[in-house]
Amino acid sequence: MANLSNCIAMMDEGIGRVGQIIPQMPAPEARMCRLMLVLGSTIERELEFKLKPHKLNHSEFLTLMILYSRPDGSSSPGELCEYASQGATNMTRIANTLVERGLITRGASKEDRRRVLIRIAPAGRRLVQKMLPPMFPQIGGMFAGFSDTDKRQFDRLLRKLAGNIDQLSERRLS
Amino acid sequence: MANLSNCIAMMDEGIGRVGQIIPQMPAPEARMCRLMLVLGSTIERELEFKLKPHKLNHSEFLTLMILYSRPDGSSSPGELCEYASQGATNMTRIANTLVERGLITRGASKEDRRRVLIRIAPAGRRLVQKMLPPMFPQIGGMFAGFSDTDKRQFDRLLRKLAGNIDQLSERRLS
DNA sequence: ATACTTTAATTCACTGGTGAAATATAAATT
DNA sequence: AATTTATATTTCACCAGTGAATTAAAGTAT
Repeated sequence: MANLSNCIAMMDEGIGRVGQIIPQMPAPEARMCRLMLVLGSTIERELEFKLKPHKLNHSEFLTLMILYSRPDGSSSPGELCEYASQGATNMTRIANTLVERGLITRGASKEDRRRVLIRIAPAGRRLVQKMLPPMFPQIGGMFAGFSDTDKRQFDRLLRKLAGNIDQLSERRLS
Repeated sequence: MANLSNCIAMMDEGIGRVGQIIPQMPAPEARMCRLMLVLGSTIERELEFKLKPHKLNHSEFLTLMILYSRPDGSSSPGELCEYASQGATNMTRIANTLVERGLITRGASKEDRRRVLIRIAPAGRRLVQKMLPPMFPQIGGMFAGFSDTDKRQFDRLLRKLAGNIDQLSERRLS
């Protein structure tokens, strides 16, 4: 697989040529959009690579982290779907595998018996606490050479982008 | 599915709480990292949504765009794998479907008969030219309210991030 | 020239994720 | 109270992507 920089160089050339054929294309925006896509999937691959030794995939890890970060360590499948951006179907399977491994528990809710109560198990907490620290160097390394201003700006612009995308998809639904 | 802003708000809370339990975590970097992941996959979903009416998925579209952007409109499966970040297995299937739809052609290379020459067909060019312009408003809308400086900064920081990630994964291999 | 190694593409079996339908419970309506 | 409607979860059938093995053609070494 080509490294990111080559891949991006080739993308720049490509967008350059397409922009010459179709001049009304917003080339700088298209470039940033592609950069987001390429970087996003690269970071995802990198993360999956770190998770593999623990036999977790991204969505299982994310689900576990959401539960871990909750004050009471619990949630419902529906809520987990929303925040892990997963379909209900997939969440069922994720919960199945995490229950099998003893990382979470799943039981019927008292108030609403349609609901299922998912809770992180002690083994789940231990696993999270064991696997997070070795990730910190990589996460730090990704932003090596970013000044404090760079970090503030980047965070700000990412959130601004998120706001715009929200508006676009809301408009699409209405 | 929750909208991006809610999803991000919940992520911020989560990282905040995890950061209190595990103080050595680089919280601001972790936040940016998660933002990249969430935004990347949201943009991907948005793109797939735009592609659906044309019965193309992201990797098929990307493959077609790479060919379209080439001066000679041609490439090899191996090269397409590199730049579309796909495994060879998957590229075979992508090429199969695009050939079936008459959007590309696939033939044996003269010089090296292990190689296969993939070339965009006239129907492929026409499709690209038809489907790109309707995407421009969305792409522009994503960066609404970005000043010229914002755009320059964002582009710069994304590329800096790409460089760092390249270094990290090269180090990992050596 | 012949055997060994490398490279390119494909096939096959499997995993991860998705949409539509099924099931079960709760809430609302008549 | 019975019926309809809405919500929550699961099951099933399918699509997309991956690793390992396979086939075929070059390149290299003896």
